[in-house]
Parts: sequence; C-alpha cells; structure tokens
Amino acid sequence: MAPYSSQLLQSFDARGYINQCTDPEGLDRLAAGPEPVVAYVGYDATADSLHVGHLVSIMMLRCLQRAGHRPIVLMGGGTTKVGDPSGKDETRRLLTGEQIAANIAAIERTFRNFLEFDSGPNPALLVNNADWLDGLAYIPFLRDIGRHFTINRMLTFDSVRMRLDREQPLTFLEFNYMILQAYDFLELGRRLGCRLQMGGSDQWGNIVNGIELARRVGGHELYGLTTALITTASGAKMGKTEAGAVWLSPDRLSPYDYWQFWRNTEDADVGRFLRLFTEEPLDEIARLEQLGGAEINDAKKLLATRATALAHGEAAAREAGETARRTFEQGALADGLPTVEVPRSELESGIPAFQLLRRAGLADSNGEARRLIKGGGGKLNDVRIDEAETPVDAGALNADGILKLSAGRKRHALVRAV
RNA sequence: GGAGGGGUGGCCGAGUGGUUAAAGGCAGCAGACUGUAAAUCUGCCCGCGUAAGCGUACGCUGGUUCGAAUCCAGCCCCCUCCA
Repeated sequence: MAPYSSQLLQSFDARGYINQCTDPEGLDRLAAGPEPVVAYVGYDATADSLHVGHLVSIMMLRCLQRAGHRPIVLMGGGTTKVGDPSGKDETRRLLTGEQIAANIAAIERTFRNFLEFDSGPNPALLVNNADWLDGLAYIPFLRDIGRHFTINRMLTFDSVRMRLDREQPLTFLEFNYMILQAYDFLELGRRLGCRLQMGGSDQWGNIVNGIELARRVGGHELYGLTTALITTASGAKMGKTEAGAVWLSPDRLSPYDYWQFWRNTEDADVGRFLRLFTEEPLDEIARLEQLGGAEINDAKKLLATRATALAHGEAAAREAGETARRTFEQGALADGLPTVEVPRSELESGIPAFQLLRRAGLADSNGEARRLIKGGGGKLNDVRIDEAETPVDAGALNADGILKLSAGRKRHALVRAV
C-alpha cells in the first residue's frame, strides 16, 4: 500500500479499516486538501440497536471527525421500507413507519456516544433518507435515475445473484434497493457536499453504483471505501455471544456483558481489535500484543474497558471492569451483575434450583436449566448444584439478601430478595 | 400453458408406512484441560413433567390406515426444461 499523504487515510490504514477504495490516490488528495471531507455511512433501521458488526464503520466516522472532517450518519428511514437484499436469504418482514421511527431514535442515542453532533468546527450530522425518498414521484424518478441503470448489470450484483443462485425469491421491491442507495449518495452530494461513502465490504457494489450514477448525471467525483468483514482469528463471524448478537444499546446488552464480550477476545485478535475498536496509541498496542501467556489478559482488559467506554461511557466501563474483577479474580459476589428480584416469601418456602436458574435468565426453559445442572454447570454461591429439584431457600441469601447463581464459569446472575 | 424436480428441527442435510422427537454435519450450551483465550476430548441440544408420560413438530388442508415425515387428493410456494 502506497504511503498516504493525508492524515485521514494514514489513520485509516494504520488502524486496519481499509478493505477496498475506489480511488485511493484521488481520495488521498481530497483529504489532504484544505476543505474538510464530508463522508457518510448508511445504516438501516431494522432494529432498535446496532451491533458490533456495525462498529468498524462507526469507528471510521469517529476517526474521520477527529481528523477534522465531517461525518454524516445516514439513517435509512426510507430504504428500510424497501429492505436490503444483501446477505439475506429471505425477504425481511416489512416494518411500519412507527417502528422505523422508534428504531432511528434509539440508534441515534448510540451515535451520540461516538460522535460529536452539537459543537466543534465539524459537527456530525444525522440525516434520514426518508426525507427525500418518501416524496419521490415514480415516473420522473424512473426517467431521471432509472435510465442510468441496466437490468443486465443489476443482475450481476452479488446481492441479486445470490438470491437467484440459491433459488430464493427476490421481490421487485428489494430489487430497487440498490438504485435507492445509489440515489442517496447522489442526493447527499447535492445537499451536503458529501464526497465519500464508507461501509462494509458487502456494500461495495451499492457504493460503486452511487459513484457511477453521479458521474452520469454530471456531479462531483465521488469516492467509496469499504471495510473488511471482521472475523475472529478462528474464522467465526464476529459479534455473537452465548446470548446472541452483541448489541451496542445498553437496553439490549448491558455494559457489563459488553465488557465481557471484549474480555473474551481470542489471543490472536487482541492487537487487531485494539487497533480497530479503541484509540490506544499504535505503539502501545504493538507492545501489548507482544505479551504472551497469561499477561495477554491485561491487554484484553484494556481492550474491554476502552471499547466499553466508547459505547457506554467511562463510568460504565470502569464499573463493568470492577464487577468483573471482583467476580472473576476474587470470586466475590459483586454488584453490577445481572440481577433479578424475587419475593422473599417465595424464597422462604424454597424454590427448586432449576426454576430459579431460569428466572435469573441463565436458562431459557426449565428443561435447559435441568440439563445445565445435570451437566454440572449450575452453581449456587459458587457451589455446584447437584440436584435440579433441590430447593433454594432464604438460607442461601447473604446479609444483604442476595444470592449468586452461575451457569458455567462465565455467566453469573444475582437474585435479590424483596 | 406442458413435463419433471423439490419444500424436514436455528442452518445444512439424511430419511419412502411402525424400532422416528426424526441419522449426520454446522452453530449453540455445559464439563475436563487452561489464562474468563485457542485447540482438543466428553456430555447436552423442541416444550411441560422428579419420572412414567403428555403436548407439539417434517409447506397447508383433508383422506387412507390399528399406525404417516413417509401412501392418496386438493391447494400454496420454489427450481429446471419446453412453449
């Protein structure tokens, strides 16, 4: 990779963000120029939270802002009504307008932790493509925009071909997604002077479409840059835990669990993840990833705390780290673990252990809780539970009226008598 | 419109009348080993139930049968070839 002259691309490159770029030299010149670069990443509003799969692009926006440029978060309020067929076997169920609006509001809260929207010389912008897509008139749109797309070419795109090859239906509605995304780029260029779109590698085709559309209708030269899909060293897609997706919203995944996710990073990924997901100095990261054996755990703790601080704030990160330290290193019963409340009267009369495990959220069904205990994974106050039926009563509570349940060595929950 | 093939548990994929809650693989959970790592080995892996058992499940609806994922009919959807 040629050395870049702009601080922006130097940082992107050093952090490991870049997978493909449509015109690295051109973009480098633009970023090294006197004007701040306006760049965007689009996010669908299909859920009320983003997850770690989105995190690289969020970090890029943050990095871009810190380098003095202007980030735009594009919420797909309009495109979500259509549904991106990329990477999906089946048509997604359609969301209502209210659901989409609620999702956007929830996601915005996450972005406020990563980007500066209200002050500074280059505040971030959050825009919604429903603003221009909802009011499109069909015939004029077809004539002005649709004429620049050929079906022949659209059929060659991975998102389309995959559906066709896998013999899955692709509706005309979804087929239009790539056109709308291309149009978004054009529109952001016109409205806000946006020159760069970034996204995951699966967005490459869609991004290129936007660039070509702008060229055909005679706009500015636009640039595209994608990130690699982040996988773990053992090849698994990143972002799954025991409990499911790793969400960025604290309502979906507690800061404690988020911290744990990063703490459990594989050895071989620590350096790479520190570069991608924290802002630690690069030479410090280089030192940390050299650590061997058990010492690498210090690097993992730093990764967990820094990454959690970005998503949930310094205080939450410190608290999560402290909870983990007391739970794992001292074997103590620490506040900050997931907690459920149970009426004291119920505990007085005794609750079968398997039921309590389920109620504490450590098992999804009674059967699963039973199997957990049978397999030796159920613990009450760090003592193995031998029988699923064994009643847990008030005697297990400590002086504060709390007891600890565990599923395996990593998943813990507190039960508080009330 | 015609001919043929197909729709099985989170995913992939066996299974052509009872021994099938359904082989095998992946993913997931737990145990052992460790460092809250990886790799490896072991167990678990639809729900309820201590258990016996019950409920639900092989695209949908009905039928044949003592008994159906398996046979029959109709319907829906997908694929291939022909028009």
